[in-house]
Amino acid sequence: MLYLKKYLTEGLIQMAILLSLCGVRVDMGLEPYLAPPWHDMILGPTSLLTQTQFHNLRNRMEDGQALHPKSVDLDGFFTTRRLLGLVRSLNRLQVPHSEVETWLVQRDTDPLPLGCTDLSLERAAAGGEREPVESRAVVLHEEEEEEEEDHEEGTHHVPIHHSGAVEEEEEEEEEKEDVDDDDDDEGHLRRTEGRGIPGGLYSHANREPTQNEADQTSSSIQECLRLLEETFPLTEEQLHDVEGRREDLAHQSPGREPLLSQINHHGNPLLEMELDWQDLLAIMEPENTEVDMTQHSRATGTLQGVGCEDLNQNYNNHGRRVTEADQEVLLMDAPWQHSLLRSPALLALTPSAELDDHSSAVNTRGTLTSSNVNPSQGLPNHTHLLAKDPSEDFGMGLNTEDGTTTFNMNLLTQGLDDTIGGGPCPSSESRLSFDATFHSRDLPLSRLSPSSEGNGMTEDLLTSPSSVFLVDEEENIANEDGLLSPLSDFLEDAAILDDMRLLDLALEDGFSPEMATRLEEEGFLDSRMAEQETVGKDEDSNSVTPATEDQGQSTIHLKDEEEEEGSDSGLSLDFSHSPASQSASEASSYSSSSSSSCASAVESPFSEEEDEEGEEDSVGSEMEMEVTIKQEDLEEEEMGAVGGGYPEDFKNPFLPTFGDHKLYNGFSLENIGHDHTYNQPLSSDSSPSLGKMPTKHTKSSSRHDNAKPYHRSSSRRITESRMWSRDERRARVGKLPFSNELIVNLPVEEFNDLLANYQLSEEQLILVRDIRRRGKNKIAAQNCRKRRLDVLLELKDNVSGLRRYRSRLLREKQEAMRNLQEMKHQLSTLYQDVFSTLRDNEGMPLDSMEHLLQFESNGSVTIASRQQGAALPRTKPSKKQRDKKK
DNA sequence: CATGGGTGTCATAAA
DNA sequence: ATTTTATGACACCCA
Repeated sequence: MLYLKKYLTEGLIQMAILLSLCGVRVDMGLEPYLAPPWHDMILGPTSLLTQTQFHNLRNRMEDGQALHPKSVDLDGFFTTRRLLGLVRSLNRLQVPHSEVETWLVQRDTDPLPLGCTDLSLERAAAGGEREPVESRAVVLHEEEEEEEEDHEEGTHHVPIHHSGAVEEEEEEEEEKEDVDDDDDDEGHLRRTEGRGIPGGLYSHANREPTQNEADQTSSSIQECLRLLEETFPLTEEQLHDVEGRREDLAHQSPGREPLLSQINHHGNPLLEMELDWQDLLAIMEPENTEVDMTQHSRATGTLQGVGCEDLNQNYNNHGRRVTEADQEVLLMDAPWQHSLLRSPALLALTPSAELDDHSSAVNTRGTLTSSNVNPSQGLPNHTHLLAKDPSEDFGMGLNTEDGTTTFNMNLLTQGLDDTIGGGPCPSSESRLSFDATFHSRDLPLSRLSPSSEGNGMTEDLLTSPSSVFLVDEEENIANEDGLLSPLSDFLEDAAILDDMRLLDLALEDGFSPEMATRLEEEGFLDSRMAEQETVGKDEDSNSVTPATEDQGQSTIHLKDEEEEEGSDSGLSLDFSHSPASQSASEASSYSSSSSSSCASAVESPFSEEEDEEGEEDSVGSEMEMEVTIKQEDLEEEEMGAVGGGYPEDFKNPFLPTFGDHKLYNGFSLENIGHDHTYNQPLSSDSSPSLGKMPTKHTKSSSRHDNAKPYHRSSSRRITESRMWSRDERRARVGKLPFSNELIVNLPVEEFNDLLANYQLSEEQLILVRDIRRRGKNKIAAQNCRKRRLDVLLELKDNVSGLRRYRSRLLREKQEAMRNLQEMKHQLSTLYQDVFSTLRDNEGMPLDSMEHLLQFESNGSVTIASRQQGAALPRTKPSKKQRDKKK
């Protein structure tokens, strides 16, 4: 309940902030909490806040409850979101991208866990939001000024389809991921439910959401048109022109999926898609690279570093998944990929149904001769590409740790060149092109990978990429981004990043061989293995993401921290079993801030660039703050690890005396396992026990284990200096036969056994229990403080992100107002022109100020008096019509 | 000496 | 009923 209160309070605060920020979405940071089934399952709570909650969630989830407990508290946020919709409606028709994302995720998630989603997902998410809006919005614009162009539409469309295809493919390939995906799907569903999104979306899987969105957009557009017409009645010609265009568009893509039909109103979808894609690449990639660069630069220790790490880790995981053979396959596929570059959108974006056609089209182009081209293979290959791209990148990054940045950069740049310039580089082309394609996806991939991981994260990821993408587009392309990239993107990104981090951390912290062995012995291996896999995937994906050296370093630090801290957070009940889970949980809590920062970082580069308001500085500062904090933690932990050997006295006494060495050994082992880095000194002692230990550990033990490592690592300094020294002193005074660590960290049962094995006086028992209580409370306090700090940082990030979003909205609003004014001006001009040709019954010119043109349903036009509103006998309807037609 | 941050501990509530 | 966890509050230490 406490957390709920906390969350609620925080949520209220955010709400207030959001409201103050012109009704931006509130759910941003909270969403991750809402329904992250999969995420929670594996990683643990996104935010540092709730281990307990997390457990609760798990329990409830296990119980089959779809909704996250917090969702109830978050109702207010949903309301806020609706308000957001209103804000969005100001400039553009809005399609709740959350729905789109959900839809996409569902399609994607089933098949694709991590990397597969790629840009397609990203763009799908972004495009999903935009497409419907823009497609119709375009009509409006055409009607009005034809200002906006369809780049985005095509791109978005493509991604959506692509995502679907990819998903299907991946489903075949990866079963495990499917499970995760399923979880993700559930999470999305839950989320959507929580958000109050019509259940039809997920219930009907793919298309309904888009249709709903399209409907919404269309309705909103129609409303806008109506308003415009009311204010400035349109001529029949204009109306016809608009409708005719719509119809034409609808007819042009007859065979397409409904979604496409809705989305794509423009001629050849493929061509458009390509064009759009390229345009997007042209627009996006440079910025992406910049973003990456910025991220990398910042990555040094900052939150970004953390987030990047997560991403990188995700990529790494993918890479791990993808075997070298797969990489080879990728290389083989390179030409095909290259073709992708030429028609990037096709492969990635084309819907599964159309994929074959597209692949054939690609083949026809002749760029591809390889067997990969086969339609049947096309999909799988594509999936490979998706899955493998990251792996490759990852592999590259891994192989050349230092070169990761450059490598990625090169890839990006080359990819851009290839995609844009179309100039292929024969040998390296495949990779480059692939990289380029991948790179174009990089942002999305990073996000996607998490998305694949599951739960709300996917949405966040999707949104985040979209947001980033949108941001770029926005800058480059005036309004197109529009409101679509909402605050939620930022927040979601943060949340996603957090999740990512958690996964990454878990993975990294993860599993040393010792850990694995232990787990196996203990029987936790299965769950952990699954986690590892997921984590590994995450890592791969992360690795795939362009990780600069700085990032790598930061990641390392983070890992260390995570390990150390992971032990702390490892306290988290359920997941504590597996070190990874622990690390993950901790990472989640710990990383939540960092992740948020990362998210902000990811966002920040774009958004910051977009948003001038100097928010960047603030963000950067925040990032740095986080980084520093993390570094400090690491240092502390390391310090503790190095210096913090527990007094051997305690251990030694215990070993001989204690009947079950298991406990001691296991304990030590566990500690070691968790804190690989800093515990080593201890590990040496405990190491021998490794083999012995495992049989007995239960969850509780694991918990304790988790707790211990952290406790040691973080607390060691402190411990030596104070706490332990204090309790140790007490223990010594009380002549306790075993170490404080055992007292504190042993599971209850083992602890009781330990006490039973020794004949302790009443005072000693009290002392032991006090020591245990204090030790646990100390750890709890540490975790609590960390959590609090993370939450604070996250909130800061959210604030900065919301500010950026607000500034963007204001800019968009201004632009929309300008456009509206321009339209009004044009309309008034048109009116003047029309009335200049009109004459009343007496042959006198009509005053446009006094009369209105009324468009009848039958197509006729009448002149009405503005004042009376009564339709005057139209003197020259035919003429008017002619004029209009002209 | 005052101040802020970090830490441990206690008390309490909740799970 | 017991144990564990989370958290606010307090005190202490240190820079």
